[in-house]
Parts: sequence; structure tokens; C-alpha cells
Amino acid sequence: MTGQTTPDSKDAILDAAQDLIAQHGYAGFSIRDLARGSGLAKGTIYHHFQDKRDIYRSVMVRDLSQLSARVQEAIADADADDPVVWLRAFVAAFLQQAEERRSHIRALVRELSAMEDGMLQIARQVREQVGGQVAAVIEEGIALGRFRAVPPQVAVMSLIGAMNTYVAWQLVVEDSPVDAQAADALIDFFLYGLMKEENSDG
Amino acid sequence: MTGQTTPDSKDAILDAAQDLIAQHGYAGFSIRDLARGSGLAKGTIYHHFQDKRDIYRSVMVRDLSQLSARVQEAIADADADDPVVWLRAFVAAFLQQAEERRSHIRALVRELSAMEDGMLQIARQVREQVGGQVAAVIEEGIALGRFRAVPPQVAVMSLIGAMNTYVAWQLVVEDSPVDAQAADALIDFFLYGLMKEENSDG
Amino acid sequence: MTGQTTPDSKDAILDAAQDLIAQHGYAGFSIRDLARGSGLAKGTIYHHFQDKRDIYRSVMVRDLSQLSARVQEAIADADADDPVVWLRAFVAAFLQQAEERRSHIRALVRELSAMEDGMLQIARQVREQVGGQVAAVIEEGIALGRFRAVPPQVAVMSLIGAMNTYVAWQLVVEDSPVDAQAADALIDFFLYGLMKEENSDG
Amino acid sequence: MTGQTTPDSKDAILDAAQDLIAQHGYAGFSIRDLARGSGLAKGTIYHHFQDKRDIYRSVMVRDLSQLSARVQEAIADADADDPVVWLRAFVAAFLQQAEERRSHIRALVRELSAMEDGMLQIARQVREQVGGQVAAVIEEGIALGRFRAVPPQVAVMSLIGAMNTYVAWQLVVEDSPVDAQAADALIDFFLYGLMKEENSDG
DNA sequence: AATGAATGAGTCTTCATTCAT
DNA sequence: CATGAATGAAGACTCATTCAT
Repeated sequence: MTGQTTPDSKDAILDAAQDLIAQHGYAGFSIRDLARGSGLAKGTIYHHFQDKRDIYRSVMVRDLSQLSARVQEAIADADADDPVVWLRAFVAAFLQQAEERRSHIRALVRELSAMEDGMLQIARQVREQVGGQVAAVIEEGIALGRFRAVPPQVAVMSLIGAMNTYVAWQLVVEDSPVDAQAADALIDFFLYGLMKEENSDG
Repeated sequence: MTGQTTPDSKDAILDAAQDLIAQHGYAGFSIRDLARGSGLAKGTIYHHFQDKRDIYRSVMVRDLSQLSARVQEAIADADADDPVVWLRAFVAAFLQQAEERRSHIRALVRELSAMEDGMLQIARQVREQVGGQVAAVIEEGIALGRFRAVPPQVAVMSLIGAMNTYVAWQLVVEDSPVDAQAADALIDFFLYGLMKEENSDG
Repeated sequence: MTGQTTPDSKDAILDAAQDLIAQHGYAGFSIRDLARGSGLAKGTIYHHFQDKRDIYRSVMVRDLSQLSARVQEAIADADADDPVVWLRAFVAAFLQQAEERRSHIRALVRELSAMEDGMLQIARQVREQVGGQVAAVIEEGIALGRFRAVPPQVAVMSLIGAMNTYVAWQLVVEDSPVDAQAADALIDFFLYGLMKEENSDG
Repeated sequence: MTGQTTPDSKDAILDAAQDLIAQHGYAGFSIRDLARGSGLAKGTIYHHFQDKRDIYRSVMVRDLSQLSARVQEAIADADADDPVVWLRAFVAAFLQQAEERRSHIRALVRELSAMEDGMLQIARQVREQVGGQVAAVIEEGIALGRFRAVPPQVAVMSLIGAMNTYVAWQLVVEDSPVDAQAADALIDFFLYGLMKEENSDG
């Protein structure tokens, strides 16, 4: 008990930073704001993080991890036996996450493309994790004879691309909530193109 | 009626600003950089523009106009009689534009969501312009009995979403050029889901 | 006349910096102090100099140049025919310079050893310039048969070393003015060891 | 009775501080650096020393004491009967000390003039101690009829001035080791000027 | 139209020091 | 004795903007 951990302050800083980045972007928030927001002194922030960049990176890592975790959790709950059910669960989780994080997704969209190096590597990891799972399910569906024999990555990109662009547009440009019906229509359209003879489903 | 009176300085500033924004983002470039880049003095810049914001806005407007114009040009050349041909021409123009402007698209993705007010309105205009045309073609295809009777916006979002996400990922995250074959596969997948019985096309 | 030069501000900054460095050393003065001292705004200082280091370097260069110039001026006035007269004139100029610059020599003594690179090169230049002239005179004296045939550098180091250490000690440690009699005794001692048979001189 | 009670931490701090001061000067090292260097925590340092100043003072006192002790030790070993032998032993010890402490002498040269109050008093003490001994030997040599009847302080300043300036220049500006031959030439020149008729010695 | 010196608020960051454990 | 989290004043430096020329 010499006084090592104390994750309280570090988390408080990350929480405050997450909000600030969401609202103003990396360049748009100052350490002073962060100090105020976290209830700590400026110096304390530099006690826990090396840099403004370090803070930023930490927030993004946490954010992406949460996104990834959330999606996978929701997926795990779904009955994985039916690929169609699975894909719908995935989309639902994705949308829910987006809806809840509303402001944070703004930051992710905005900031992801602004950072290089480490940040993009993390993005690639998430993509591989999430995209890989979706691809696996699609391959399974193909094997089961329910889906057409398309290259899985093409299907993945089509699905995620549509969802992602829809969400980004809705939340960032239109600044309005995600519409479940619109999302449903999108996945229906996707599944129709993916499936063999049957109709989109149930 | 495209060129006004060739105000050299103003264009020089916009050109330099376009590059700077593409590389560093709005907050990441300074007027001093811009002065250096345009070969003019700082004061001169404030003769032509009111604000840093004003410069930014002008660059974005020009950028979006070019994007829009480019796409429409390419479309106009295509034989508009066949919706499928039309859609393929559209996608080709979209990709070419993305490929050529490589760095600028980075800025558009990044900056669009960073600005409010005027900027987003412009984005909405572009979306309506471009998306509207695509929707019209799809409606036409439906009327001709070649496409399934899906809500046009759903198809538009599916197409543009897939293309957009693919391009953004490729250029921003992977930092590699757009792969024509991958793009072809995406549009094939889309068209399969859209068309009635026929195969994707010739 | 577009507004290029304006050496006024630059000089004002250097003057203020010279005083501040003399009094508090490089690390001991702040840009704010310098702004106050020069009657300009902080930003203006960075308009004329790149760095705090840059300011420092400029002050030192100016300082050393003045020292070098002063010594050579005084020497030029002396009757260069008699090496002994010449050496005495040199010492007088050196002491006068030290006396006048009192506080600045503190800085030179203190800071010279703190800087590397560029600074030391300048110091070497001054040494070669000044030391070289003294060495030449001593060689001349040897050629004339008035001085012993000692290696000129040894004599130069003995003379300058004694003067320099005396001055530094007096001004820095004792914080009292240079004593002309003490200095005379030093040069007499030096000349006695240097000259052939004759006594120290008239 | 030289070592007290071996307070490990205190010595570790002083050792680390000595190195840091030698390398970066007083203003150039931080308590954090010192903590790292000594392997202790920041708080611990403040258990052993009141201030950063206090640390600095302690290092300097220890440094100067060592310098003084070293010189006197070496002198004590020499046969004090012959003033010339004595003076050569003194110079040898002085140079050896300088050579061994290389980096620390940088700090002494740099820092001595930066501090007032206590520090300069210590410097004066060292000067009186060391300089006093040299003066005594010279007086003895005069009394013995071997040296000219010059004011002892003049001789002391000439000797120490030459040695000191040579060493400082060599170590600080040229950053190269002391050359024994050059030093020999300097003391020969000095002794020639000091002695009566005889040649320099040997 | 064009210039660039001048401004000062604001930014990130460092640092000696304190204190509860 | 020892620790390291916390502090906030202070430092170097940047930047959009103005204005006399």
C-alpha cells in the first residue's frame, strides 16, 4: 500500500476527455478545460498522461474497445445457429451502440481519419475483429447453402458500409436519431441480395 | 461562365489552403503556413477573406462543387438510357474523383463533421444533388421493370454507403489506392440485389 | 519601402536581453521579462527571433564581436613599433572593456561554458582573432631580439590567462572593480619573464 | 573519521545530483531527474534536503572540498623543502584533479558565477586555502633567495591564472584532455620569470 | 492590392514542493 | 524513512487578427 494505482483520477480524466473530444474534437479542447472537467489540476493530468496526444490515444482506445466489446456481446447472446438471425443481431447491436454513443461517434468519425500511426492500427484491429466475425458468419451461411457464393469481404463491406454511412450521416450531418425502420430496410435490401432463393426472411 | 475574372491571389490562397486543410485539417494549419504556401503576405490574405473560417468555407464549397460537378460530368457522358450503365458510370466517376483527390477526401471526411452551420448545409445540398440523381435513375429502372420495387433511398444508401466506406477505408486507413476489381465486386453485389431476374449485367 | 528592416525593435530586444542575461543568466530570465524590458509584446519577440536560444545566441554574438572589436581598436591606436608598448596597450584595452561591461562579463564567463555548438565556435573565433594578434606581436618581439625565444602560444596563454582569471575573480567573485595597479603588477611580472636581459621596461 | 554513518540515500542523491549538475547545470536538472537518477522517490529527496538550493549547495560544498583536499594531499606528499619541487607538485595535482573531474569542473566554472551568497563564500575560502598555501611557498622561496622579490599574490595569480584558463579552455571549449607538455611549458615559463638567475630547474 | 511588424490571449508543458498514506 | 499523487504558478511558444505604410 505505498500508493500505486489510484485509477480514480485517471478515469476521471478519460471521462472528461471523452466528452470534450466528442464535443470539440482533439484540437478544440484545452488541457485547462480538461482540468476543469475532471476536477483535477492541470499538473495532475500530466502526472497520469505524458501528452495531450497520450490522453487522446487513451480515450480512443477505450472508445474503440467499448464499441468492439458491445457489438460482440450482443452478438454472443443471439442464437448463432441461423446466420440471418445472427446478422440481424449484429446490426441491431451496431445501431444501438451508435445511438447510445451519439456524440462519441461524431468524434470517432471525425478523429479517426485525423490520426495516423497508432490510432489507425487500432482501427484496423477493430475492423479485423468485427469484420472477421461477420465474414465468418457469411461463410457459414454460404456453406449451409442459404447465401450466394459471394466473396465474404464484399458482403461485409456492403453491409457495414451501408450501416456505417447511414449512421454517420444520420448522427453527424442530420443530427437526428437512427431510424429503426430505415435500418431494417437497409438490412433487408442487403439480405435479399445475399440470399439464394428465399425471401429476405421471416 | 465558369471562370470569373481570374483573381490570381484569391485562387492561389484557395489552392494553398486546400492542400493545407487536406494535410493538417482546419485547426492544423495556420495563416502563416497559408501565407507561405500561397506566396503572399499574411495581410494580403485578410484582404481577400474575412476570416480563417471564411477561407475554410470557401475551400470546402469549391471542393464539394468540384466533386459534384465531376460526378455529373462523367454521368452526362454515359448513355443514360440503360440505368445499369448509368449506375456503373456514376460509380466510376465517384471512384475516379476519390482517387484523384486522395488527400482532399481525407479532409472532407474529417472536416465535414467538424463544422456546423453553413458547412453541413452544403453537405446536404451535395447529397441531395448527387443522391437525388441516383435515386431518379433507380426509380427509372424500377419503372422500366428492370429493378425491384425497393424504396429508392434504401438503394441509394446501400450503393453510396458501400462505395463511400470502401473508399474512405482504403484511402484513409489503409492509405492505399482504390482497387478497381474490389469496387466492381461491390457494385456487382449491389446490382444483383437490385435487379429482378437478370444477372448483374454483361 | 514595403516595411522590411525596422532594426529598432530587434535592437531593443537585444539590448534588453543583454541586460537580463547579464543579471540572471539564460535560464533566469523569461520572455515576459524580455517583453517588458524591451517595451514590446511577447509575440513581437518571436517575430524577430525564432527561439529563446536564438535571442541568446544573437546577444552573445553581438557581445563577443564588441569585445573583439574594442580590443582591436585600442590596439590599432597604439604605436605598434614597440612590442612592449603594444602588449601594454592590449592589456589596457582588455581591462577597460572588462571594466565597462562589468555585468556582461559575468554572463560571458557564466554562459560560455554552458553553451555548445555555435557558441563555442564563436568563442574559438574570438580567441584566434585576439590570441593570434598577440602571438604575432610576441613573435615579432622575439625576431627583434627583445623577447626570449619561447613558444608564442605559451606566452599568450600566460598573459591572457593571468589577466582573464584576475578579471573574472575580481568582477565575479569579489564583485569589485579592476585595480589598475594589480593589473600593472601582473603584466610587469609577465614581461619580466618574457624579456631577455633588460628590465621590465621604462 | 571521514565517513559519518553512511547515510546511503543522502549520498545517492548527492552523487546523482553531482552528475546532473555537471551535465545540465543548476537550472537544467529537475527533481524528477534527480529522483530517477538516485533511484529514490521525489518525496524522499525532500526528506534529506530542504530545497533544490540545499541540494545544490551540498553538492558544491562536497565538490569544492574534494578539490581542495585533493590538491593539499598531493602537495603534502611532495618534498616541501624545495619550493620549485613544491610548485610543480601543486600544478600536477591541480591538473590531475581537473582531468579526473572533467565534467564537474564544467559545472564549477559555470555555476560558481551564477550563485551568490553562500556559494561565493565557499569559493573564497577555497581560494584563500589553496592560494594561501601557494603564496606561502613563494614567500619561502623568496626568503631562501631562490625567487625574485615579487609580491606573492602577483605570482600566485600568474600561476593559477595561466593554469586555470588553460584547463578551462581545454576542457570546456576544446573539449579535449589536458596536455601535459603544454602545462609543463606554462609552468616553465612561469618559473623562469619567478626565479633569480638559475634556469627553470632540472 | 499588398505588406509584414505588432499584438496579447491562449496553448501545451514543466517544475519545485506538499502531504496523506 | 519512504512514497507518489496532487498542485498551480510559471515558462516557452503560437496564432488569428489589425494597421500603418
